[in-house]
Amino acid sequence: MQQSVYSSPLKTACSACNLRELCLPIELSGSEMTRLDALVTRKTAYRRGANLYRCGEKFHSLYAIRSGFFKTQVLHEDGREQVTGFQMAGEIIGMDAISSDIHTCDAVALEDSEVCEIPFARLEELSREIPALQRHLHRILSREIVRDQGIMLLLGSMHAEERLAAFLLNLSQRFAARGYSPTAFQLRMTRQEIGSYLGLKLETVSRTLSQFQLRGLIRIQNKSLQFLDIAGLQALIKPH
Amino acid sequence: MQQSVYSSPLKTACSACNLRELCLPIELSGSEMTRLDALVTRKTAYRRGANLYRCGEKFHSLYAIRSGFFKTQVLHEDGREQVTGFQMAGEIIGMDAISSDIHTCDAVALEDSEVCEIPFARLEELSREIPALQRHLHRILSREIVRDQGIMLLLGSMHAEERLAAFLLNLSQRFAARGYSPTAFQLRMTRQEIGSYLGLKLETVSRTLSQFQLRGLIRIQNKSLQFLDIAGLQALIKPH
DNA sequence: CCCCAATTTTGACATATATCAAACATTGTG
DNA sequence: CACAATGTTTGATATATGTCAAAATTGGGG
Repeated sequence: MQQSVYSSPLKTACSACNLRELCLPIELSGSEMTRLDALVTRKTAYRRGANLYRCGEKFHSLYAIRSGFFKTQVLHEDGREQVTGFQMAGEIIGMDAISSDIHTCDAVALEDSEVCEIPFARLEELSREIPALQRHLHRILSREIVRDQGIMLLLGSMHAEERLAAFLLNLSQRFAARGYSPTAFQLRMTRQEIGSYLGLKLETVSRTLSQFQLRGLIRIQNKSLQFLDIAGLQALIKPH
Repeated sequence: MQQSVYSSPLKTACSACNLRELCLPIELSGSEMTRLDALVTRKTAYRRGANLYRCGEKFHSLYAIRSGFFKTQVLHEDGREQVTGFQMAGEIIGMDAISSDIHTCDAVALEDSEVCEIPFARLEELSREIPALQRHLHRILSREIVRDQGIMLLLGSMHAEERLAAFLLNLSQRFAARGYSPTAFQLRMTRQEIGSYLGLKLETVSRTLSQFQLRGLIRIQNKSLQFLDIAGLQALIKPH
């Protein structure tokens, strides 16, 4: 488990960020953007395996992922892990900690990554003064609630095949939204992590992916994934 | 499916509400409380079976449950329902709709209930002026995220027995927090609704509850539930 | 560059939960 | 008050996924 964290002296400018549309500063005027820029204090890099934060730590900041890929997980006392999400560039992470001022999960980089730190107290201050920012913060918090309820639905009422199909299509969409190919990319997580996220054992994940390949829906070799029949995958999710 | 909704002319006063500690106005000064009072416009009653809101409707307000019991659910095209939560007095409902301005689920009264309507645009306004209110709103949104992640954990990694035990203990705690007996109460929902919420079939719910009774953990007759061995139930949740 | 540790795949078998079915209980309503 | 609709329990059986195990593959570090 790497811990190395190195800080970049470069000032992060939201106004110049190519993730601006996905992230926090959406719909702000020029001067409002400048004030947000002043608040996002650091851009920090994390090596693969490094923790962005840990369960139990004091909450200070939200983090906007600038580049890379994270997972969030809850570790049980006995070592079992439950992955609660995979986060990619442009997404905001750490919102679960607002309610208690303590982080309720671990966030771990799945590849070398960079994040912008957003001190939450100052974000609250600024969002009192900039209604568009306030509104956007509320939307982001609510979007997280909607996302979680989607996963509840998946875990509560879908079969292994449907869960995997939904998972792959979700990743595809998110890569597409970031300008990457939606039909071919590298999985950043292990079968075990996928399984934990989807409430399945790693063997079931592996078998189901093999099945998909056999049926000509995808091509998967280890972590490289290619979609061959998106419509076919979508059809799997429809109520059986 | 009842639809009858009758409005009470009585002004709801947050400052006089016995749920104040559980609900929105926590930690406000007297004058701040008065301004919140002015915002919570109506107190409305819903008969059992009535919808507080429906999936697809335009979002205007959050609702604070004054008395009674609700469920939230997503209806699939084919008629399958997935229950996403059970809400009781003092809890705030409707937060999933903030992100898109459209309600993403149905909220249905499971018994005759009363709610306070909180127009969200005005709540945003007021929370820009009252930091304590802003902070509390953020905590409530975040608490919902944490709650959902707890359910993800339950659905993703627990067996039927553990899910039921966790569910019953959660209800017990919430009744206790409202001054009701934590060891004996009426279930407001059907086995089918419990099953939907927990990702189980109603038969499994019924069988597992019968099991619990056989082992002397609870006494259950239809909807009346009595806890006989809370420690025993808690032991069931611990990682096996 | 090679080797060790971690990850993935696949098979055989076990088991928890779903499915189907029937009897029974409860509730609300005319 | 009775009856129809709805909800609950229980049994027999089916099935999806988990468990255990072994071999194959991959990738990072010395």
